[in-house]
Amino acid sequence: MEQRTYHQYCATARTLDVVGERWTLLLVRELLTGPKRFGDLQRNLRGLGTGLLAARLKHLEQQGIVRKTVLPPPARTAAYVLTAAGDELVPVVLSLAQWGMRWAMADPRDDETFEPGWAVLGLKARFDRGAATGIQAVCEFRIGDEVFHARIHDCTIETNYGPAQQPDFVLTTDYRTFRDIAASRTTLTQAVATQQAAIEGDGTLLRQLSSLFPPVEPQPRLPRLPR
Amino acid sequence: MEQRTYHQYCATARTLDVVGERWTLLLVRELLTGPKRFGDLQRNLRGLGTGLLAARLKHLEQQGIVRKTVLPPPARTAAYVLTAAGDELVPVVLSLAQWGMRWAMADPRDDETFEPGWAVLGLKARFDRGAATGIQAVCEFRIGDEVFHARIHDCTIETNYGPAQQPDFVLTTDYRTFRDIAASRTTLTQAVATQQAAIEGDGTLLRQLSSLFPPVEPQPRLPRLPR
DNA sequence: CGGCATCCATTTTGATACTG
DNA sequence: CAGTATCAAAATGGATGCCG
Repeated sequence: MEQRTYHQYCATARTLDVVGERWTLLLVRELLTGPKRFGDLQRNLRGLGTGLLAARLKHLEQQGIVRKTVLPPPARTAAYVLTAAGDELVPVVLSLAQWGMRWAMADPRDDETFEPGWAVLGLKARFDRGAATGIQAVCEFRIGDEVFHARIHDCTIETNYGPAQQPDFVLTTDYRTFRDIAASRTTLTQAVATQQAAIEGDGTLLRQLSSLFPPVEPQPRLPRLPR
Repeated sequence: MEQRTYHQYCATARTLDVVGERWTLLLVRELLTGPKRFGDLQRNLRGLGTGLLAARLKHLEQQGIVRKTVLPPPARTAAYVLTAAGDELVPVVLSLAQWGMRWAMADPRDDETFEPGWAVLGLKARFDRGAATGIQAVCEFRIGDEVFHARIHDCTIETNYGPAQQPDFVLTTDYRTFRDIAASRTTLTQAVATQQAAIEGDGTLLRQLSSLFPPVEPQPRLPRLPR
């Protein structure tokens, strides 16, 4: 069962040989926010069958991008984590997200699923390093029944699943509002004004956040409709 | 013929819906160095048949990423170019190349093809913005019978197919040597010393170039061989 | 040559049933 | 819940032929 490759001595092609197959980069995306169990992965990836998921995980393990571990107590179940090589795929996923934010996030469709973690990644893709010099903040996002946090430290941002220890800022909102904020379909300020979102903590940070995550101007990519 | 999508309202997934199919990002890679004709594309993409190539090009055209044009005289033949939306895929291709440089460029295999344009892209992926502040230079690369040039302007680099107007620096070498330089398997200095490469022009630039394109330390990704 | 349709063998995938 | 086994549908690759 020879694995299919492009047979090119090219860094781009070699990378695609490893992570270019269908679902693979989305699996990496899921693992960016921390360890996940088999079932968690499948739940967030509608259409990916158990067989293919198992095959992909095995492949990523063999390729040194994912490692299978046992979650710490009290969970104690098996889970998958990114290795160092996997972590370095962050720029790949973020650059895909950046392009998508600009060119492909026209209105959500009814047949599409949505997970708040994806929107957190979207925020991360919007993060403006330049505007963040000297700023230090820990934000917690409570979205429906899911919680994420972001740690802004000088010019970097780090996002993870779960609550923060000592958040400077807490945003509480619902799936739909957070989705729209992340996609620049509305602004945080606007959502707070209309009481679709609530914030606690450092009020001055609210203004700063708008500049740290500048809204993306979506561009029309298809001048004429395909007939 | 329903187009297959992930059905996720996620910037990463939406982008992969557009450019995630097999061959698609490699087609974009080919077009990054300028307009290409149907045959040129196929020549550089062994294994991609004419039918699939035509289908991919049509898809990219419909998606507003590629535009079909007529080359200026004297060529006058049809060719494909990236649109603005296509140009903005540069970070995607470069991030893939960056990861590959670090984790996947172990020695070339006999069954792999190689094109100097890919190595130029590799150099671009190695380019260190930080080290380039204030530097301005035009370099021409003559690799076998192909010519490329790079325009370094403050903190940016731009690479294109074809000769430069007034190069500050010209590197002449063969496919294999250029491949090895780009992949950090040797250095430009070393190649010049052993006469595998020749340089003309500003000699001080040679030293600077080494810092503009810091060698990538390839990391072993697979601790143990798959049994 | 550029571009595309057509036929066919092989892979990949999606979806579901099934097992520990 | 984690994963295997199975099978039908779709995508791919390779060859060929056609037409301007």
